[in-house]
Amino acid sequence: MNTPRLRADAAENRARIVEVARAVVASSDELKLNAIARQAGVGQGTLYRHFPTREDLLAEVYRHEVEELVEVAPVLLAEHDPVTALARWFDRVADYARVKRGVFAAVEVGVWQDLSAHSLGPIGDAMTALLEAGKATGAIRPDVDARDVILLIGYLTRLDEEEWDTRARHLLGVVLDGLRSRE
Amino acid sequence: MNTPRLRADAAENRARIVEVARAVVASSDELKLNAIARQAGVGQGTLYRHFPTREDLLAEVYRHEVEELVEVAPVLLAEHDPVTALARWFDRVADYARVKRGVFAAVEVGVWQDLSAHSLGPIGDAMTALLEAGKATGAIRPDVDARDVILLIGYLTRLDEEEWDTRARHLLGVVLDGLRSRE
DNA sequence: GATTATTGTGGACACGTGTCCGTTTATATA
DNA sequence: TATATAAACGGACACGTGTCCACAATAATC
Repeated sequence: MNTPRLRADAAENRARIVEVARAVVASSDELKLNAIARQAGVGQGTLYRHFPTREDLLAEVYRHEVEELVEVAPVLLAEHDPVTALARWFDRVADYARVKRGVFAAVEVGVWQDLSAHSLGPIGDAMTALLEAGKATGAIRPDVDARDVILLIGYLTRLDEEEWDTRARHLLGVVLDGLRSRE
Repeated sequence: MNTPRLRADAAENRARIVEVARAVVASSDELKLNAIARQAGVGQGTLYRHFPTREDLLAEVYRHEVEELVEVAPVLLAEHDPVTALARWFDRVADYARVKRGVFAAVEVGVWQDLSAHSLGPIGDAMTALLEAGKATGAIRPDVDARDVILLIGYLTRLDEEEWDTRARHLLGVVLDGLRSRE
């Protein structure tokens, strides 16, 4: 399924790149592409063919985290009303984003990829599910979509450590209010 | 007042850098710092001493535009109710941001500078005035400030040309709703 | 196993950013 | 005008990004 013919050595290299990247990110949250290539014992070109942009690599590195976010969405919807579920989900995103800034980039690329295709990818679908549930009950305004939400909460990436505490959660609340229907 | 001793040649160089930068930005909206230095006939070091970051240079390049935004705020407040005034002001910002992406960076640096000092700078004051007016009538929630607004509308810089039309204005509306008091 | 088309490789290269520091130049003083 | 000193200069340098392409390895075919 996800092997549309991949040469053996290519797969090895790819795996090694991801492995090294994960290790580097885990210990420093930094990601210097050329350093990854060197440590993985491959050339720059090889790295860039496997992962054309830094975001593509981050998406792979943080795939587990993103999958967790995808999976928790329906759980939250089952337990709470749609707006609360969305709020809780925002909290999860913020938790990840705070510790590992790269997670948000991974989420971002997940929603942005396939702009041409109609698919949003799993993460986009998860966000869409949350929004649609809210629209169905009339709690969320009908004219917003997953991309809108990504754009609005993107400020999380530009917040530094010290402003995080005072602004991150607070502004998620403001955004949430903006997403609600005005009765 | 703004000349705490500045050597003659330094002033000349500074002026020439800004002049060149303005010309370059006007014709392409791009700003390659080393190219500016070369065209202005100064070394890289000189450019970086006058403008430590690219944003500082942008702030100077777009000073007129930013001043216009500062001045229009009280006018809008005189003509409209606070929320409408804020909405109109957002429109102005969006107009600038669309044509010249750098304007928003200039606004951003204007509000962010002097984080240590309590002053927000003129642009921050203008935004604050709009927000305070709204808080006074109860239309705007009391727990938001100028920095919050900058963070929220920062998505404008990450929007490309084709998504602009469908999302920029629309999301400004969403943000505005988030800023309103929930009655 | 040899041949061949194709896929993948890797490192040199061009570019932009930002820093550092030895040298130059303006200005105050005499 | 000569001198001292502090301010300003400028370009070399180190670094990270991303591209390009001659070459090498693989896997399919005979």
